[in-house]
Amino acid sequence: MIARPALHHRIRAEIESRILTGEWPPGFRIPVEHELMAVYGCARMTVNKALSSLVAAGLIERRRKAGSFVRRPPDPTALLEIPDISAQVTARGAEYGYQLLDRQHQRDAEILDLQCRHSADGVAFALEQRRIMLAVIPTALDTDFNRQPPGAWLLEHVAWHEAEHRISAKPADPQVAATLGTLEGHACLVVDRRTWRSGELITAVRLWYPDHRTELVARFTPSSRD
Amino acid sequence: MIARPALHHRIRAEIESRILTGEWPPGFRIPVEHELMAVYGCARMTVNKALSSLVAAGLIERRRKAGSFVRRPPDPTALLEIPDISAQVTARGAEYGYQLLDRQHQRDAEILDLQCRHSADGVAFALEQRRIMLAVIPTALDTDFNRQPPGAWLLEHVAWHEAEHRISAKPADPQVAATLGTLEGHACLVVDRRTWRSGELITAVRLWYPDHRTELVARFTPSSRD
DNA sequence: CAGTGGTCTAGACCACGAA
DNA sequence: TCGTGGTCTAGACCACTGG
Repeated sequence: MIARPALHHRIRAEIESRILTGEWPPGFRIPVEHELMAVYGCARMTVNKALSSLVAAGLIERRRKAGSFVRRPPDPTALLEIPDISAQVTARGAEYGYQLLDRQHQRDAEILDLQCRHSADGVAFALEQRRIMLAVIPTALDTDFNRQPPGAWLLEHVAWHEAEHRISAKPADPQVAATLGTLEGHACLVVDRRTWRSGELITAVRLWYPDHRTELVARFTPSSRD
Repeated sequence: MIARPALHHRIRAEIESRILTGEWPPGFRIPVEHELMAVYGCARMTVNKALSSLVAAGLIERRRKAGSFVRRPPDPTALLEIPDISAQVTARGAEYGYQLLDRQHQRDAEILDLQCRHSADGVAFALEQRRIMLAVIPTALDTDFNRQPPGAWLLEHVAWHEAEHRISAKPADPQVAATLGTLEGHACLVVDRRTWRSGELITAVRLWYPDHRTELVARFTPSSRD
């Protein structure tokens, strides 16, 4: 026995269904709020809530006097989950291993540079080249990164932030190849991430994934969350 | 002179600011709706609208009787823009070129297989290995893909859909290397995309990007769209 | 000008779940 | 139990903009 879903959810679902099946194609003018009120026998606020959520999801656009219209699909946008490396490893049923390879403190520039090796069942899984701006996160200098990876530490010490990811494929250079135990030129998935808080750069990291089976998974979402 | 923003936008912005700056850390219980009504001197629906949008953005969670709480940052999720290939090329200021390399119609399985070459200023930019399920999109069989890339054609003929992307790095196999004019084993960025409509597989495509400068860019969004 | 959406009010009842 | 959020109503005024 399923509980009765909220009416505005039902209204939204029915309209969304008509859009996704193509019954209401891009450019189609959907009924005005007054008509939907009559159809569902409810108040205007209720249909408005349904339509507002469709706007937030990018499925329709609304113009005063003109009405509400099904949008042309915008450039496809996908939600890319970026799990912590230890989570990526354990998700494969392997045992996670971590090792700090190098630590350089550049006093002049207030920068901490780290190199770390992440492994799955003892096999190299990723090489992390990390830079932390000490002017923003001074406590990083007194943290023992032999014990915990900087990524996990930063996740706890810098809650909300902005970030940009750049994903590319690059051949392993000699140093990377040596560290990861692969051949020079080996195809690696490279993820560059820069993280800001309030517009100020906190940290930048480059992750090298040598395993061709490593995949980043993103799902397309016409109607993401809500 | 800026028009007065809606009150529920102002409420949301002020709360969001307190969360992003850390003034209200994860787990913090934010004022209940009644208190916010008093603070802003407005009706409950208005603060409710602001709080609802914060829920949709993933910044807070709400529990009956307990209250509303700042969420711990979930697994980082980034919005990945996936532009059409011709858009990727022209965005670099290069001239886009397209060529259909191969076309195989497997009558038994109702499948159309295509191989295409996308170029930027005449240089190979991507190899596309495309499979289209004719049972869902029969008109694809009568379409001349010598003139337009299947990706662009499908975008217009299959408006809204679900999709899953898998991004990895792979060495060019002999056939890919020959087509793209690179060396075998060359590190390529590989994007696999499967597309469904109403749960039915429409098309699957593998894109090989040989250029190490090719990057997919994703930006992290605590509060994505609204 | 008038149709439409954007916003807001001042209530209401109900469901959930922590105490 | 009862505080809290979830939902909904039946109005209202205003801003924008297409005809």
